[in-house]
Amino acid sequence: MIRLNRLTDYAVVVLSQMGRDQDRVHTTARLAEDSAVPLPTVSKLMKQLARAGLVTSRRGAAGGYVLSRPAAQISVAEVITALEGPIALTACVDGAVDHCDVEALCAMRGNWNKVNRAIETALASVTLADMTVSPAEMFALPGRRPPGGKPAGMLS
Amino acid sequence: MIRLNRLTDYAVVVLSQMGRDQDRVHTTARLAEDSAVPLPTVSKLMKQLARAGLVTSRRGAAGGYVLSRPAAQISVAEVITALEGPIALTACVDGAVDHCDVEALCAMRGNWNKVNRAIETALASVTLADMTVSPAEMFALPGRRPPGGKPAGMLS
DNA sequence: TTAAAAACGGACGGATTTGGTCCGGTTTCA
DNA sequence: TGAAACCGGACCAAATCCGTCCGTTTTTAA
Repeated sequence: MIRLNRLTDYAVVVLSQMGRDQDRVHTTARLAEDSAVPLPTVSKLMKQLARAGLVTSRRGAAGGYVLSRPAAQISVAEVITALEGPIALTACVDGAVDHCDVEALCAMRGNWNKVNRAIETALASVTLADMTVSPAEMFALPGRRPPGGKPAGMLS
Repeated sequence: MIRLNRLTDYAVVVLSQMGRDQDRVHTTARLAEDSAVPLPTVSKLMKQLARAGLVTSRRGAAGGYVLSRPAAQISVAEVITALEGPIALTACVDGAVDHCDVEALCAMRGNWNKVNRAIETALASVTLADMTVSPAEMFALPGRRPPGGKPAGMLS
């Protein structure tokens, strides 16, 4: 099972939620409540997404976050990249984020890159709008999560 | 960065290595030495791959492992599946391995499945033979890893 | 002008996962 | 019969994850 960060999972959920009300300013408090993701976590999430330019922050009272672009123009690939760095199936972990300093020893890498590009293409073709579902479908009990339920999303 | 298990990384390296000598019986000791992956780890790896049927074990003296099929007929997708379970970009973590028991709340899942299938297709089209490189390309110093070097493979 | 609302940034720490080790057992060959 | 090799599972240290908790800054509205 190729794991996605849980944070990334949340991000897709929360962003999709924002996409249902494209132009409104959403506070983290509201987003947290609606998605059942803990507030400080949503906050941390949004900060990262803002830095990546996927959402725009508006500070001060009556502030919050707005999608920088329509949901239909934000791909899942972008969300993943924003939170986890470049999309790549890799186990390269020690330093060397974008460049392998023993690349000569690492001839397999070129082959992986081919695979990675294929995966990126697949992810780039799915937008947040594609992932959006109506609230009625999302939640059995509108406005109230089932007691003891886990945060919404793709979590089982 | 979508992480692959490091074990899976090793597996691709080791299996590719076996592919260069398709019919020989490879001992874990030899594979470990050639790949610079610690022996007990190679051992653990091979056990899992054997269970999945990708390699066949031969016990007893002069035993070892053999590829069950030619390298050109083993896809990277199969290796991943053998070690990490079904290929899926997912954060579903709590129990519920193959079936989400709150699937009704989890409407997004269907959309993810579409993505997952695309990724699986990409991975299924790359075989171990595609990943194989000649030993000369793999190692600058044949038979000897650079001192302090990390295990070979795609590790940086 | 002041108070409240909201984002910002970063440090911290507990729980989980990972991956590496070890060891006694079993099978096969010479 | 002994050595070589796989088998299987318990175990533990290290790394990672993710959620929390500060104090700070910015903006709006009373």
